Amino acid sequence: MAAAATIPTPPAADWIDRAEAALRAAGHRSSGPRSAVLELIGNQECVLSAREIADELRAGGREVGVATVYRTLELLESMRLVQRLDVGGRSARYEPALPGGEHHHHHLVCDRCGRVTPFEDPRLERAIADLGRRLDHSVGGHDVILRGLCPRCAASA
Amino acid sequence: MAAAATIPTPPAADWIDRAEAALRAAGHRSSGPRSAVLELIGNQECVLSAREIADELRAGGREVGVATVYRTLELLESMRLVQRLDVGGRSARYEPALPGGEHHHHHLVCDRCGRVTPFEDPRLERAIADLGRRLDHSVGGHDVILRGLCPRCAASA
DNA sequence: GTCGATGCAAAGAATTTGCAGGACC
DNA sequence: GGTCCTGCAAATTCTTTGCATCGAC
Repeated sequence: MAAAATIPTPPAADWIDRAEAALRAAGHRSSGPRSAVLELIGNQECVLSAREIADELRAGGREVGVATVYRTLELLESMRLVQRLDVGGRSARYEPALPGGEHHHHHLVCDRCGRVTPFEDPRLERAIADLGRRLDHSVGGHDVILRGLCPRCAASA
Repeated sequence: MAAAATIPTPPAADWIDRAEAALRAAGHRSSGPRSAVLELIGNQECVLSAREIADELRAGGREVGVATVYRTLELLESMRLVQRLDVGGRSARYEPALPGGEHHHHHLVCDRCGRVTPFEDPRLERAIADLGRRLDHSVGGHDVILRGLCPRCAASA
């Protein structure tokens, strides 16, 4: 069943190409460090913090300054190419996003191990869309975070 | 109409009493600074950050060290007497919560002015409850954040 | 050649922690 | 009187910013 299923599928594999194209179209230049960040973000499945991105790049031999990581994330977020997510830790997390809302999803956060798992549910989306129409507040986007125990932690609890 | 309405009602006025009682029952002591924090949290309508709490207390002539504010919030959160909320700013916000889930609600965040407005919607709650049952992940709580423009900012945009 | 992008290091902001003294029970 | 609580200040962590340099177009 598709409804309410957790999503094993990684983000669109062409996110990287689309992001690079969007950046170029907006007049931004291409560069080694920026491409490295884009590739890392596009190829990973779960949300990453700026620190994790910098660490993974260094581990992969493509060290990029933290300032550049932050500036790249800020740029990508302003172009809605990444979605920022605050799940409660000390740092913000980012994940690839597509402007049209494709692959839109939400997150399950494990209170025990911190693992973040994406899921999607059409009914929830419908409820939120309807709700938005009834509120005296224009709604442009939304985040839903469910907290609990992931299967692994629930088993060992 | 009650559904999907923003909530003008302040949190239960007896939250303060309940919180003080819960703390005492758990073996914690009462003190001036702690009571000042409890009173401020219980009497305000919107979510507050640790910094805002410290500032308001100082303005009210009841200065409390920031460390104490943080320690009190940590304690209250661990006892589920306050709910922590990350709306995207640099700091976490807190609001009174009742263990039984009474006055449970969610938030609208204005992308322009940052104003946070609570709302509640039974249908959304139902969709989330059903969803929780279908997921391979135990769900203990949830946050929903809708982003957009508040009426005031929408009017002046 | 121009102007955007990068890296380093310093600045800032939020939160945590060590410690000595004071208050509650 | 013991133990919890508090405040201060130092330490940490996350993020932003100034500035000189480098590189893409």
